[in-house]
Amino acid sequence: MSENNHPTPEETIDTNQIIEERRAKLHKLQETGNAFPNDFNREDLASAIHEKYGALNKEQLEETPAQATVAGRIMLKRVMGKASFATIQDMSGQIQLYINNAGIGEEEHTAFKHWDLGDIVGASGELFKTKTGELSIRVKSLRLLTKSLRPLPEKFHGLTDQEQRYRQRYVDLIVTPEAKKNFQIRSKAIQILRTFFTDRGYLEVETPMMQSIPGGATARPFVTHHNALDMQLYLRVAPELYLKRLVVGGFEKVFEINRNFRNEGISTRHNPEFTMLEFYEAYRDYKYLMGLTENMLRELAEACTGSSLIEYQGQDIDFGKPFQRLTMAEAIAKHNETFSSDELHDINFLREALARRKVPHFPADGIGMLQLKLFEETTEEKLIQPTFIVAHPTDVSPLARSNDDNPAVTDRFELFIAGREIANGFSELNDPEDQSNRFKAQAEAKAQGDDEAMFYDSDYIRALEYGMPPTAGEGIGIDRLIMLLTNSASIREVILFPQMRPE
RNA sequence: GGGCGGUUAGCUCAGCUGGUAGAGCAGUGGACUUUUAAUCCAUUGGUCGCGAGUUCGAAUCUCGCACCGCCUACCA
Repeated sequence: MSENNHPTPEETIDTNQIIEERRAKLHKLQETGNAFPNDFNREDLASAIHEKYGALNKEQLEETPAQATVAGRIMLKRVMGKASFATIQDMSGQIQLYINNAGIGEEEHTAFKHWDLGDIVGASGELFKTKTGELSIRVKSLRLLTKSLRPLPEKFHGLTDQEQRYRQRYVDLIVTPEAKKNFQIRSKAIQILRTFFTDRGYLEVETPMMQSIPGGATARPFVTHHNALDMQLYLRVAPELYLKRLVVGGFEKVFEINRNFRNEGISTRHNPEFTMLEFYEAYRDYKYLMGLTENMLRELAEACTGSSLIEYQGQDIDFGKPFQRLTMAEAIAKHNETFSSDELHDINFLREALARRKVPHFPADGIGMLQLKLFEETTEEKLIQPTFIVAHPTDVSPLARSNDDNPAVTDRFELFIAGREIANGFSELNDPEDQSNRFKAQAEAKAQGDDEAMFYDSDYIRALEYGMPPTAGEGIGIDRLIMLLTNSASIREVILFPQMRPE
């Protein structure tokens, strides 16, 4: 393979006897006419036919025969001499074809017998029910629309090799109904979210993915280069700072559903590019967002799964009940009997507890930071039911507004479900001088080697100096949310083309 | 990044303590007019991930490499 990961054509050709035989069939078709016709008009979808006629009995269908014109891929084929059955699949589902000499003539039927699983055909005829009651089409005309050269995976077991499922998603989608279903749910969920916000007067926007100063999250960015401007650009790690510029500009309710890029490892919960929903609303605070988030997720679960009670990897998760709201200390005490509330507010106790668990911490860490570390170590994974954790230390929340009563913490929450962070929201910091100081602290951390720390963004400060109204904002990782809704253990089950090493 | 496991026909998988590779599906030929993973008969198909080593002999043992999966770390 060449150094830039681009295989030469020779390297990509893999072939075998089956492919060669199919290629020969294709060439034979090309001798007698156009092997790739483009003039077939599909009129009916498999699922619509089942919905409309599935309930009728054999006799009812015989009395008033309904016509259907369908197209799809041959998934199963059963040839019995003078009669044949084929199951074809379209975007909506499957329907059975009944093919015999009486319907399409002996010559056409013989041709059909040499077609292959995976070929794409168009058929029309009348609906009937077989003696076992399966709604089928008695085919009166049948055309081969696209010859398939490559054999499909085994018809019963399908594709079980996960690597191949991800690398050749097109094959996975053909033969794995659950995979298809997951992506249909994903599409529906995003559509519902979009409607949720537009119905509430939010404006959907798109902000830069290529940024000269990546901001809005503590994460390592991807770096790229613009030739004409001869400048370094970063793929965004978050849209946050641009969305808040828009709030300054007077778009008081905005949202964006789009890709973020973070230069981190790949795992069952991480893909380098992932989809993020972020939304901002002026004249609201983080408490309002918690209520909004509850409503959103409850509505989403019901629309996508039919119930506000979903099962995820063997655990029941209830979106129907009010979500708990706890501080970190409260959550730790609630889920760990060994800690009392008093102990969790004792800085020496916390240091000792972390040391016992070999969790790194520093003398400069305040009580909030120590609680956060203990929370992550002992409690996060136990938050199965939707739970808001509030009041994060200001040190780890450089864009969030400090709490009026205790500036060491922020007006912030994170939502945990099934032991994972699903949402992160806060009242936005709109004091330009405070924000400037927090950026400076981040920039300093970066200079000291923290490559996830933020850059100083002077244009963002300038925007805040024009005045950003009091605003609340939130981000939700869409892929992980879809994992919950589809009961997927891996993020790769909800990303069509997950990042893989070159073959 | 660290640990463990996997890689055999187009697909799903066997292959024992080393003796030169098998099944089912798919394909090909044949039988069969309502099948349901159709059935029955015959049959084609392999650089056993790649590269070294040990051995008379390696899919099998050893080492290295590649890719994938799972766990773990950072995060959303």
